[in-house]
Amino acid sequence: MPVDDDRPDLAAMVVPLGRSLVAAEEPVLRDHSLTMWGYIALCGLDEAPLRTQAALAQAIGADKTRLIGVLDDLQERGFIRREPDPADRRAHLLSVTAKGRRVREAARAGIRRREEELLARLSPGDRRAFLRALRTLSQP
Amino acid sequence: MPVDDDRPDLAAMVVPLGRSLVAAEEPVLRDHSLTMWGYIALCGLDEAPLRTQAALAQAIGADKTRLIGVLDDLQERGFIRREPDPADRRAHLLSVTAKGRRVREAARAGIRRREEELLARLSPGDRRAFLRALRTLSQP
DNA sequence: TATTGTTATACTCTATAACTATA
DNA sequence: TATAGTTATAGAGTATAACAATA
Repeated sequence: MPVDDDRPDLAAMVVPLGRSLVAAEEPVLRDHSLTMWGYIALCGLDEAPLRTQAALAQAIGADKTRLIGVLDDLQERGFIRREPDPADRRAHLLSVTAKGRRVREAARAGIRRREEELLARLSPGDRRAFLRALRTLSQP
Repeated sequence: MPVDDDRPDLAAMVVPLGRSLVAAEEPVLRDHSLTMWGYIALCGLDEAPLRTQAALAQAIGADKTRLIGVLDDLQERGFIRREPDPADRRAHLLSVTAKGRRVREAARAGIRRREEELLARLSPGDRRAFLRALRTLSQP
């Protein structure tokens, strides 16, 4: 039962928090010459290679047309490979290079450091519960 | 110390959550013929009347030029009053009308019901901690 | 005919600059 | 001259439509 009714709407708290988190990431990404979408794409290629660009676009919540320039840039700089699928030459197999993995992890580490400063404002218990709740609520 | 390092970046969880919260609000607001910015403005006029439109814009994180059409609409529909300040006739004193308060509370109630569905996925303890943490982190 | 990637175009939202009226 | 509000314009980011290559 809601005991906590005297508070702003969730969106009124979550959206500004998201904005400030994005703002905190931006200088870190700039230090590694990554755009936000470039970093998100690298994170989306975290594990196994993806079979199509459209699959990546959907996975990271981007438009497939918007992704193209992002991938062009990542490829030019040697962060990803875009190989035509021998089985279906329309599709492009996407994978991260070692160099791409390095820059992604370096950026991620910097971002984590910034996040620590924020999370330090929470008690250890609230911090754990907050992260647990976030993971629950952010997946559809 | 971070025990929770195997997780997406905070922004990668918070921003999508914010988007889904906004998406959940939209049908409720439409039911009350409110735009998101209209609702946000009504919420910003929660308590005491504000002395200027620029003050409201800053309070809700909006551009003052963007607020004008929003306030025009709210005033036309009798949700707010915009009275020239007798002490400084450049400024407009802003306040909510009873009608505006009613529509805001009705919308708020609908939004809270939607939020309940989401928060129900959390344990009571995590829910309390999540809201406490959100309030801490969303204020600068 | 349908789908992948691509390009070109249009649209939405937001910010910047310029104007008026008061001070 | 400086400020509150307003208007008009320009910009960034995003989505839609149309196209070439392949299936």
